[in-house]
Amino acid sequence: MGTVGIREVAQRAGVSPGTVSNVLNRPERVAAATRARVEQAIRELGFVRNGSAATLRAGQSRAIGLVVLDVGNPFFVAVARGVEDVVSDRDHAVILCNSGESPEREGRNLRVLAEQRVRGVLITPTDEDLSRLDLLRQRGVAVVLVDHPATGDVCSVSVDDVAGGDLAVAHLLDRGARRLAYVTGPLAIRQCADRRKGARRALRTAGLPARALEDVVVPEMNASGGALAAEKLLAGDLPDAIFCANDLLALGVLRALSQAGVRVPEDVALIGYDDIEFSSAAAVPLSSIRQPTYQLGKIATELLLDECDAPAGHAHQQIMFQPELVIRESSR
Amino acid sequence: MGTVGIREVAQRAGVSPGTVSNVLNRPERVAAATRARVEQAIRELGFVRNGSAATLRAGQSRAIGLVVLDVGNPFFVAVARGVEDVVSDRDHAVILCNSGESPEREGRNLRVLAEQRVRGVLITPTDEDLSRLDLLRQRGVAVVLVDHPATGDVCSVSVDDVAGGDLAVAHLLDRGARRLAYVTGPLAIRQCADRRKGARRALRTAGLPARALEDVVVPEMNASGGALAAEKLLAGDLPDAIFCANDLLALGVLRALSQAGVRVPEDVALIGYDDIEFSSAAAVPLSSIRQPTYQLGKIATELLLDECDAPAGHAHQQIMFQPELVIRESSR
DNA sequence: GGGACGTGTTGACACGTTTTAATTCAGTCG
DNA sequence: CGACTGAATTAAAACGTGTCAACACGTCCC
Repeated sequence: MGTVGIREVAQRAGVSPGTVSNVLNRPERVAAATRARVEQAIRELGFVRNGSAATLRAGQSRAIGLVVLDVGNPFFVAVARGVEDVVSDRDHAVILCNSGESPEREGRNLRVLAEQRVRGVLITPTDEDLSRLDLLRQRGVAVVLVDHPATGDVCSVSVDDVAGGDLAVAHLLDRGARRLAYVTGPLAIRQCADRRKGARRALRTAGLPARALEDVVVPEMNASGGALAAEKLLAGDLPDAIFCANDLLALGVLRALSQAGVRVPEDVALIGYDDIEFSSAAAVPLSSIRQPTYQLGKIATELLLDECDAPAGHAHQQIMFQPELVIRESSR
Repeated sequence: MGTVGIREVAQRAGVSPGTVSNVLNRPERVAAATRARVEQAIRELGFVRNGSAATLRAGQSRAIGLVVLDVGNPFFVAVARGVEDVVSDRDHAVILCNSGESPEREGRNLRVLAEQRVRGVLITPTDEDLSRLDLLRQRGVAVVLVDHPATGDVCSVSVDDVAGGDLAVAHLLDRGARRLAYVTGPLAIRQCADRRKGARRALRTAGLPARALEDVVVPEMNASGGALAAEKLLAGDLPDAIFCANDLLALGVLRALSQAGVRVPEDVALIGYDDIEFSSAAAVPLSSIRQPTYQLGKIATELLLDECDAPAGHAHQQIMFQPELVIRESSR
C-alpha cells in the first residue's frame, strides 16, 4: 500500500484530481452525484489529506500559536480553554507553546511558529521587549497580546489589575479594616505593581494614608512564599486584613496563621487574587478577585482571527476587562 | 518584499539551493567558508525555513501529538512537562490536544494529527476502543499509551493503581485504623476500580474482612464531591480512617469534617491520591500517593521516539511504574 | 439554428524544500 | 603525466495539494 493521495482518489472515482480538491475545499461547486462518488472513494481508500502540502500551497496553515508563560498556571489553562473553543469552532488548530517565563525559550517558540507558517499568534510576552515579535509581524503574521496591555500598533486583551487591587482593598476597608498588609511577589512584575497601585487608590478614596498598607514582598508567588510572609507578619503587630497578590500566596498565609493560632476571618481578614478552583475548597474558603480568563482567551482569539481574515480593514484594539470581587468566609 | 526562500538565500550567497539546504541540515558536509557565507545571507535576508515544504518532502514532520483527557488536570500537566523536555532535547515539537474525555473530540484530534503527518502519538484513550488508533498505526505512525495499561501489540506506560491503593490502606491500617471508608468516583473509571482493588488487598494482607472498608461513591471527583461524601459519612458512625481516590475529593472531605468539628487526624485519619501541589498547602497537610507523572511523560516520549527511529527492530514494551506513599499531618 | 450563458470539470503549473546522482576540482600516487 | 580519489558543490526531480484559465456540454433566447 503506497501512500494514497488525492490522485488515487481521483482515479478511483473517475474524476480529475482538481475535482477531488474541490470536494475537499468547496463542496458546493461540485455536482451532488460526483461529490458522493468522490466521498465514497475517500472512505474506501482511507484517504487523509496531507496538511503540509495544503499549507505549502496556501502559504499559511490553518493554525495559530499560543505562547503562555506557564502551562501549569490555572490562569493560562483557563485562557487556553477559551482559545481552543473558538479555534475549533472556526475549524482551525492551536499550537500550544510554553515559554516558562524565559525570553530565550520564547524566542525558540516563535521561530518554530514562524516555520510552521501559522496564521497568527497569541502571546503573553516574557518582558517588555516586543522586538522578537517583529520577526513575525514583518511576515504578515497577526499578533494579539494576552494579559499584557499594549500601547498602539498591536491588539491586546488584558484585565484591569489596578481595578482589581482597588476592589480587594475597598472591600477590606468596607469591612472595617484600618491597618492592612499587601503580600506580593517582586514589584517588578507588572501585575504585582498594578494591583498595589489599585490598593493604594482604594486607601486614598477612603481618606486613609498610604502607610496604612504595609508591603510584604517575597521572592516566590506560591504557598511557601505565603508562609514566609506570614512569619514576617507574625513577628510584628498583626494587621486587621491581608491582601495577597495571588491565591497561592493567600493559601500559604492562611495555613501559617492557622498554625500560629490566629483565626481567619475573626482576627485577620484575608483575600487573594485569581480565584483558582481550589480557593473555594480551602479550609477557610478564600475571598478572591476573579478574572474573566475564559473570556480573555475567547475574545483574544476572535480578535486574532478577524485580523487574519481582513488584514486590510483592521484597526488594532486594546481591550481591558474588569475583574470581579468574590466574597467568601475568609473576609466575611 | 516577496517571500524569501532558500533560492533567494542561495543567489545572495552565490551558491546553489542544494548547498543552502545542506547548511541547514548537514552543516558538516559543507566547507566552513561557504557555510559562513550562507549563514550571513540567511541573517541578512531574515530567512525562515518553510516547515511545511520540508515536511511534505520528508513525508513526516518533526512533531509528535499528545492527546490528554483534560489539560486542566495537574496530572496531565506534569506529564506534559516530561514530554516537552524530552521532545525539545531531541529537537522535535509537540502538538497538544485535549479530548476532554469525549471520544468524538478524540477522533477529531487524531484526524488533525494524521493530517499533520506527525511521527508519533502519545495518548490517554477516552475508552477501551482502540480502533480509532488503527487509522494512525496503519499509516506507520507510532503510538504509545499513557496511563492506560496495554495488552500486547502497542507500547504503554502507566502507574500501578492497585499498588497505590494497597500502599494507602496499608499505611492507614499500620496506624491503627480498623474501620475504613473509600471515597471514590464512579467505579467504572479504571483508576477508581484498581485503587479499590489494592485497598482490599491490603485488608486481606492484614487479615481483615472486606467489610472493614465501606465504599462511598460520588458522581464527581472534585471538592464538592468530597463534601457530599463527608455528609454521608457524618450521617452514620464515623470510620477511623478515610482513603480518597484523589486529592480534590480528600480536600472536600477535610473541609466538611472540619466544619462539623471533627479533627483530622485525631478523630479520623485521611489520605488522598495524586499528591497535587495544593495538598501540602492545605489547612491540614494531606497525606497522599505520589505518582511519577513527570517520569511517565518522559519515558513514554523516549519509547515513542525510539520506535520512530527504529520501526523495524522495535519490541513493544509495557512499562508500569510504582507509586509512592507521602505521609503528612492528615494521617500522622 | 446559432450565439450567449452558466454549470461542472479538467489539466497543468506552482508552492519551497530535500535528495540523489552527477559534476567539478585539487591533490595524490603509480 | 595520466588516472584515480575524495571532498565540495550542483542540477534536477520529486513530495501532494490548490488554483485558475480553459474547456465541454446543455439550455435558453432571438
